[in-house]
Parts: sequence; C-alpha cells; structure tokens
Amino acid sequence: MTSDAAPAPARARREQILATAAELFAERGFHGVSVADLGAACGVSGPALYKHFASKDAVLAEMLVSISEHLLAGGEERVAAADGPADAVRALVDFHVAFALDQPALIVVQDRDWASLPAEARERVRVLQRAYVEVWAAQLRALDTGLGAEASRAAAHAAFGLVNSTPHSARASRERMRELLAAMACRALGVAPAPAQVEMSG
Amino acid sequence: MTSDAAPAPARARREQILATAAELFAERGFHGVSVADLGAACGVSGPALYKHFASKDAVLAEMLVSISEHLLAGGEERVAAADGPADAVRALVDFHVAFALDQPALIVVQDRDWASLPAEARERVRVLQRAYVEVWAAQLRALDTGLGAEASRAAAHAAFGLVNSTPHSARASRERMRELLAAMACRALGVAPAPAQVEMSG
DNA sequence: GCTAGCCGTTAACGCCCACTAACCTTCCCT
DNA sequence: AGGGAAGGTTAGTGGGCGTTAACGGCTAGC
Repeated sequence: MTSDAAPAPARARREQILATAAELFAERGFHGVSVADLGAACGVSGPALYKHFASKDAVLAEMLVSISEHLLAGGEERVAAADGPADAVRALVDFHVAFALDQPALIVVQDRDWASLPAEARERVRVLQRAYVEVWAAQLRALDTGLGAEASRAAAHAAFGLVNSTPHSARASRERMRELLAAMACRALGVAPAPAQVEMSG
Repeated sequence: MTSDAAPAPARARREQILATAAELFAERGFHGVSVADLGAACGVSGPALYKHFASKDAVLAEMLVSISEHLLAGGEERVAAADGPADAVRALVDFHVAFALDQPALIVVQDRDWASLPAEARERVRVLQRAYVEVWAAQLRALDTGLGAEASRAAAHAAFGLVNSTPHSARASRERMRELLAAMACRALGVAPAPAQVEMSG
C-alpha cells in the first residue's frame, strides 16, 4: 500500500507529525489542536504540514486507520496462533493490554475523536473496529456457548473499556499495570489468567 | 447554592438546554457543537442561550460538575448503607451500571470533554472524581488487604472503563446489559455478583 | 553549473463561531 | 393600568483556524 520509493527524511517527518499529533490530540482533543500548534510541536511552523498531508483531517484519518488495522491484524494473528478459545482470549487480552500500555495516546484519540473523521475514513475505521470486535466475540462465544451475538460483542466492548482505562490511571509501574489489567480482564471474561497471578493482589 | 426564587419556565429552559447539550456534545463533541446548533435543537435560536448561561463553557461546566457530584454522593450513600466491603462493591457496581445505562450521553461527555472545561470547573470536577475513585478504592482495599493504594485506584478506573463501555455497544436490552456489565465488573473486582447470575450466559 | 523538486517560510483569505448590542414582546406585580 | 424584569429576536464584531498563494534555499542529477 505504501510506496518505498519516497526519500527517508520525508517519511521521517511524516511519522514525526503523526506521533506528535497523537500526543497533542490525546491531550487537548482534535479540535483543541491547531495546525499551527502541531507544526510548532514538530519544530516547523504552521502550513508546513501540507507538504506531507492533504489536510488536518488526513492526519487524524491516517492515524486512526492504521491503529485499527494494527489491532485487527494483531488480533487475528493471536487467535490463529492460539490453542483453543480460552488460550485465544488470554492472548487477545495480553495483546490489547500491551498495546494500551504502549500507546495510551492512540487509545485516547481513537475513542474520543472518531467522530471528527471525514466520512470515508470514519466508515473504514468502523468496519475495521467491528471486525476486531468480532474476533474477540467469536472466541467468547466459543468459550461460552450460551452467549448470544450481541452479548458477546458487548462483553468484548466491556473488556476494551476495562483495558483502555490505562490512560486514566497510569500511575503504577508498567509491569504491575499489565498484570492488574490482564488479570481483571480475564476474570471479567471468565477465563483464568495466563501466569500464576490469580488473586488481585498478585 | 441555587436560588429557588426563579420562575418555573426559566428553570425548565435551563434544564432543557443542559439535557439537549448532553446529547449533542455526546454525538459531536463539545467543539463540534455551536451555540447556534444548541439553540436550534432547543427550539430557540442562537444567543438565547446567554439568557440562561454565562457562556458555552458554563453549560459544560454545570453539566460535568453536577454529574460528578451525583456520582460521589450516590457512591458514598451506597457504601454507607452496605453491609461490609463485598456488599459495598456490589452496591457501587449496581449504582454505576444504572447510571451508565440511564445517562450514556453524560458518560461520554464526561470523559471526552473534560479537557474543554474552564480551569476552575476542571479542577472542581477533578477533585470530585478523585473522591469518587477513592470511595471505590477504599472498599477494594478493605476487600483485598494486599492491594496497594495505586493498584486499588487503577482497579476502580478499570471498573469504570468496563461499565462505561455501554455507549459503545448498547444494542442488547437494558436488563441484559445491566446483568452482563454488573456480572463482569464484579468478577473483575473479585466479588460474587449480587443475584443468582454468576455465569456469563446468565 | 544549471535545473528540478522537496521542504520550508510568511502573508493573506475566508469562514465559522462565541459573544455583544440593541430592540421587542409578554406577563407578573403593585 | 403601567412598569420592569424575563426571555426572546436579528445584526454585528472580533478573533481564531484551516487552507492557499507566493516565494526561497538545499540538494541531486544531467
């Protein structure tokens, strides 16, 4: 999809803009960050952004689409490598927890500024997110055959909400947060956590 | 704090504005709704809002402060009426689930547009929210004495995230959602759910 | 060494929006 | 009855923001 012929510095600037935008959007919201702000935070100023992106919207669009693609691909991969639904759910939890801990800004932007996307990108992200939810929901249904389609999706959303709470607390150490969130998510979903930690106090 | 001398229709309009603003802000975000939009949705147009609120910010401020006060007061009340920490956690879960199901728009606005608050209100909301988190965290620590202060707060945030996922799914019936979320939250927090439903399939 | 094109600059344009001003109606209160 | 507040209206203003225009230096290839 992306061309490899582009020179290195241009690509570096693009990614700098994307990374900086993620932080700023997470802090102040998409509408709370002007292109001047974004440029300044990248060490350039104002409309230099338009040498790399068609619009401010396009920055958000690329950011959210790539998150959604990453999550879906990663989720499918973990499920394919798993040994049965319980193992799959554990793997999904670990994967999502790691992502949330590594990229709290992206988590925040994804579920706050989705509505600010231009229509086309919004639809694309929606499709990808539904597919990701379905990856989880299918494993949950395999685990509990009494679970309906809607209930399994709601349970997946609930697990996302639990794990995505990271940016709101995020005070304990990364490893403790990882254990806490994974254990809570597994218990909420009705599977035993992967390591020895079964009790909340670890 | 609020004067009772104001005539009834004025108060009705104020509350109509607050309720309408909650819906619109939840859909499009605070910055995505203009005062003209908000007025139009209330059947009046544009600057009529300034007869009832000092500014657009003030609408958001009153909305979020009152949510936070409601949650804190309700939480303290449930804990006071509870019979031990496990019962308290169950009561807190039920309370929060009911609120999230009844007021999904407020949930969305609260954790998306907090940063758009004017400084004073933002601080006020922050203090109230920390107190509410502490109400939960104290019960969680009483339940599991190995739980540290930070971990207990993180667990409370995780539970909020789980329950507050309602607006993202919200397709199943209210009663099924209530049971599902309460059961998941209780399991995540390490207490048995209140009614007979212990398994996910209810 | 000249020419292209990438990447940046500053200036300016146009729109939208929060907010104010000025004015009007309705209705309660004495 | 009549005056004033409460709660509307439309017109206007000022500022901020996304975007475009016009221009300039650097680097690379013929």
